[in-house]
Parts: sequence; structure tokens; C-alpha cells
Amino acid sequence: MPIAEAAAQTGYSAETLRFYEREGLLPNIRREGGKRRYSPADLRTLRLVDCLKKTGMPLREIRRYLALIPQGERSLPQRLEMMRRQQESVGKQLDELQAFAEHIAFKVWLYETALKEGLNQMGDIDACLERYRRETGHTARF
Amino acid sequence: MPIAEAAAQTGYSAETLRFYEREGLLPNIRREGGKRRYSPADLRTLRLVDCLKKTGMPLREIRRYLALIPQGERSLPQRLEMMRRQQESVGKQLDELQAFAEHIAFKVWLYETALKEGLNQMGDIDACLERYRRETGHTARF
DNA sequence: GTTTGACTTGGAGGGGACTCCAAGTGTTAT
DNA sequence: ATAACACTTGGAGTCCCCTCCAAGTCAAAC
Repeated sequence: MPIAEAAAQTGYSAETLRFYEREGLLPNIRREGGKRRYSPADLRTLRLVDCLKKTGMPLREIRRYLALIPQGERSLPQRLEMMRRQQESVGKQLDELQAFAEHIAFKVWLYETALKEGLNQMGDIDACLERYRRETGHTARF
Repeated sequence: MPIAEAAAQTGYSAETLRFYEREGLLPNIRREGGKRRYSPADLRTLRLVDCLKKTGMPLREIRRYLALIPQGERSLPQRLEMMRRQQESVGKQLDELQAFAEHIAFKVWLYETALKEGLNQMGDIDACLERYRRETGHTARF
């Protein structure tokens, strides 16, 4: 698969794919007549890169991780360790994001209610929060 | 509350708080003898800033949002609209993050299993995925 | 045989959000 | 009165991740 197609499939631009290669993320792309060919395995790797990147792993560390793979069996413990760390980190991110979603949901409720009833009918923030909890059953705490 | 305490409470540094002020996020901090004093309302605003920032809203847009507040009642529709957009965005982020968590959980399972059984006993990736689904009941799709 | 796509090195630019420095001034608490 | 904290302007630097350009070469498809 040529670079343009790999780009289309992964959502990265061709330039970014070359950039990643330069950065040592995918150092062993197969070539035909000097041109990159992306295998299904390469695409899987890129999807993993995307996953790690979007869960907050810097390219530096992704490179470190990917460099462990060709070492096979004996790098399994390190790879496991890295994935466990990332798993833990993602768990925290999920908790945090859920709390933020709650915060924003409260704001939406607040503005909807204020539009219906008028802003000056709303009382102070604590009264609003309490009412929000009563009416929605949500446990928002800010 | 002086800046150092506000910093401690919000997790921002004093420099960042001043930076935010310069950037127009909190243009109306009360002052006493030339020094910033953060009210509980300011802290709430900062927690909201944190929420919006960490859910991907750029400072530019946060500023735009905060600038609507002093306009009171008549900016309610815009504010509601912004919060709704953000809510939708956060929903998508949650879905994505959950999928990523799934991806990483599979990797952890894979490496744990490979460590127990040996890497060469593992077969190809599709076999592994199927087995992972069977054993964990998870619906991973990459 | 021309167009299309891909390649190279090398370097510059850019956005976002800080972060730190100088170098001096002022205020508050003990 | 001295230390601790805070203030100012202005600018430079940093980190991360690209993104784009020049300027030329090469290979494959139609």
C-alpha cells in the first residue's frame, strides 16, 4: 500500500507519516523502487501509535516502545510494564473526563434553566447546585 | 486570597495565573494595594477554565466564553450553545478514550498471556484477538 | 512520453500554552 | 526594619507536534 493510501486509512497526512519515520517510529517500512509500502501490520502499528498518542504518550516514549518490539520475547516485560502504566493513566483520564462531562452538563442545565426562568430567579450557585442534584440525580461536586 | 494560595488551590502556578489574566481570561481580579485577590468565584472560574481546557477548548475560546458572562442575561443563548458544543465534544472524547482503553487492555492481556505461554505459542494477531474476546468477553475491534 | 505520485536533504515556520529571566518597585507581616 | 511576598514591562526560550518549502530526482501508469 502506497503512502497516500496509508495516509487516507490512518487519517495522517503523507508528510506526517514520513515525519514519523524520520522520528524513528516506523524505521522499517518496506520499499519498492525507493517508495514506501505500508503493510497491514504497519497500519496496525499506526493505529496503536494513534491510540498511545491520543492517550497522552509523547512520541519519544512511543518510539521507545516500538523499538522494543523487534527484540522479541525478552522485551515482553518492559512492553507489558509500559502498557500497564498507560492503562492506569487512561483510567485516570477517563475518571477526570467524566467529572468534566458532569461539570459541563451542569452548566448546560444551568443555562437552560436560566433561559426558562430568568437569570435573576436563579439564586446563588450553591442553591443551583443543590437543585441540580435534586432534579437530575447527578452528583456534581466542583 | 493571595495569588500563591489561589495557585495552590487550583494547581496552577502564580505565573500561569498572571499569564491567564494577561490573556484576558480573568480581567477583573480584585486588587488590594496593587495585589491580586482571588475570590471563591474566581476559583470557581478557574476550575471551569481547567475543565474547558482539559476537554480541549483553546484559551482563545475560553476567553470568548468568559467575556460573555458580564453581559448577563442576553448572552445566555450563546453561552448555552458553547456549553452544548463542548458537551457533545466531550461525549465523543469519552467514546474515543474508552475505545483506546480497550485497545490498551488488549495489549496488556496479550503481553501477560505471551509471558505465561511464550511468544511463539501465540499465533497470529487475529487468533489472539478472537481468543481475547472469548476469554474476556470484551468487544475489541482495531 | 507525459502526467502523477513519490522520493531526497535541509531547513524554516507555526501554534499552543506556558515558563523563566532581568531588574527594579512596592506592600504586608513580624 | 527586614524578610517574604507580590508587583511591573518586555522579551526570550521551551516543549510538542507537526507543516511547508525549495529544488531537484526518479519511477510507474496510461
